[in-house]
Amino acid sequence: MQAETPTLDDVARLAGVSANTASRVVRNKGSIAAATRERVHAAIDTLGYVPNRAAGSLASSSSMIIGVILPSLSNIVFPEVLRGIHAGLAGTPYQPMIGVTDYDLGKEQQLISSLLAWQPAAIITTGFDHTDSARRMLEGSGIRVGELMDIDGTPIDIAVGLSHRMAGKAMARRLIERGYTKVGYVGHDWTDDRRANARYLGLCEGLAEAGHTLAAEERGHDASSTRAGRAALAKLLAQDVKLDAVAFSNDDMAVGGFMHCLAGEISVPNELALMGFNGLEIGQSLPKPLSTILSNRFAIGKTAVELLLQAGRSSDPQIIDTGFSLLDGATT
Amino acid sequence: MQAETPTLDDVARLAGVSANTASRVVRNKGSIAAATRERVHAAIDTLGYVPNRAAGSLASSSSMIIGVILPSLSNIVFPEVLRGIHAGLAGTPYQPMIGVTDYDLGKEQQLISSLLAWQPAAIITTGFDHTDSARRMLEGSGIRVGELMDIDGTPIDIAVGLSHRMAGKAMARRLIERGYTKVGYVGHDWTDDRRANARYLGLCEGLAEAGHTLAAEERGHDASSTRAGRAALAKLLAQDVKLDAVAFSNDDMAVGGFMHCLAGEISVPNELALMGFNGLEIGQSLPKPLSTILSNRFAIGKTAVELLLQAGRSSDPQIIDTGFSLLDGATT
DNA sequence: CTGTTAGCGCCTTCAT
DNA sequence: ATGAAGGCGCTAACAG
Repeated sequence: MQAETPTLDDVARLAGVSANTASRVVRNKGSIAAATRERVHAAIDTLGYVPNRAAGSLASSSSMIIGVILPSLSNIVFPEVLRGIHAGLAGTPYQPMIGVTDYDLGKEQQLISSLLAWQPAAIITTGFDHTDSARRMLEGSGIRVGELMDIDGTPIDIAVGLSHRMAGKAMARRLIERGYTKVGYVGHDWTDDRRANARYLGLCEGLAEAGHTLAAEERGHDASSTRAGRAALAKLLAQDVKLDAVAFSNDDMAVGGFMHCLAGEISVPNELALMGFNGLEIGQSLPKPLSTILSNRFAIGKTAVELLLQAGRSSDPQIIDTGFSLLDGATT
Repeated sequence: MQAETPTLDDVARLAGVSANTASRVVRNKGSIAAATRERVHAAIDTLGYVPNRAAGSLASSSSMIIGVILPSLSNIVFPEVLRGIHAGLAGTPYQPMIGVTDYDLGKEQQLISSLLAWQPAAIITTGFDHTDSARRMLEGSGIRVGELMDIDGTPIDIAVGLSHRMAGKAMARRLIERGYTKVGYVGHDWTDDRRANARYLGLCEGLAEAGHTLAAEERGHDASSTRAGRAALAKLLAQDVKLDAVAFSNDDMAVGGFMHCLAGEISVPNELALMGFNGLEIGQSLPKPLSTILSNRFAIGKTAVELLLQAGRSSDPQIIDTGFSLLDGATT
């Protein structure tokens, strides 16, 4: 169907140089006479040469692959991190290779192993929780490792994210400031989602600092979703504890809660204030924009990639706080 | 930090066989004595051997990579397709390598070129629109090619998706059935989104069959989003044409429209009926579930991968219709 | 059923 | 600034 794929030798021959020189031009490495460089580039163009990455990886024992391990794709947050990663990779020859763990550390370990088989330039994963074996593989690989989303822990190499405990605390402070004291909590199943748990703990801590405690809470057994949030708020209110505000584990849940209030004609925030976490677009498009905390997902992905590609692993771990900010909204 | 990564030779030596035999065991290829197989597996376990994919790819000029090219990650639809792809790949040694085009055919072409440099087992992309060069590369590569989302066209190898024209028609029929005759349209910028355009055309076609035409339309210049939908519906209604129903380019836009109605106290569907496309979770969690058409994104991804991995490219292209279904909802 | 022999296409090291 | 030689780890023939 198509002529033989041209190799570096073909390019070299056409340009009248050695394969080695052609390789140097392609990789932009070492010093090369301007004239030769041009001849090689011309040859590349006329032949339509594309380097064989497998050969390159084998010879250099390192590839232009960035291994990316995400806990989930159902939650819009991670595609947004992935967008950031893509943005950071734009214009570079690196390609992301993706795996999804479903919040399962065993799957993460397996993915790390398969990804390392490609000798990637870096591996990006989330959080600080890994199996011992996974941690050993990452440490021993010598490649750069990014642990995303969270910064409350000790990174293997670099961590990029925000303090979820602090974010939880900020939610509490905000509610207190606005005069709410009977605060309830609605969460999804966070047995495997440490960060939601951290926000919960921060929330409690923040309330405690003001001399309050959670008045009631309801935690579903499903993943976070609008539907789950709606159902869970209904359940929480059925507990018949007098509440003036509800903090949600995230925006998906909070939007669901808002829907419940709409359907049940509960006036927000007069009768009940709602607060989310993430700052998703959907929350800001509600008839009343959701009061929430903006996490910078895109920036997390982009920043991580940029740092990871900059240089080799340094002696001691590094933490990059991408922060968070309060979105005022109209639901508190 | 860690001992030399063990190679196939190490495994072979420990198992007392030749490297080739060890390779056969690893790849589960050719017939091997049960006893040898066990010995090799034992050696693999004790050494913690993981095959070097680059070497394998180079030697076999084909890799365990599936190139996946998506137009966008901002639209939840594509992460869901990706989820399907992952599901189809689960338990296989294949890994997806991802690229995002932002609906730019030039970027698609470039991505195809970089992905082919890895000699992937297959490439998955969307739609039938490609640059000539991109098409030639895909055809000439000889590898399997999946074109996803749409089936109204001629595939290079296989197409998996649904007829967006038919889906648009189904929207029209549904509205007509319910007695709506003054139908408006709200769309996002679909200069680069052929499928939204196809649904629009199908919608017009369906209305025409019943002797009607679009009463008014409003097309934004932004990508689809809840926010854009909200704004666009406001603009449409400001045109002051008497409407009894509005069809949206997709659910994101329709949810935004719903928000506008909530905020403006427009009763849905009494004063205005709303209809979306996609069947996203958020639409079904509204106080009134959105009337919409369910596209089977997950199935599209999963089916495509399964077919692509089954065998080599056959002589003539194949079309797989994953269909769509009406979600009744309460907004029509 | 298993072993032997050659590369795959590129990069690294060492010369020049 | 460029070239020559060797090998990365694996798999594809071919033998036997």
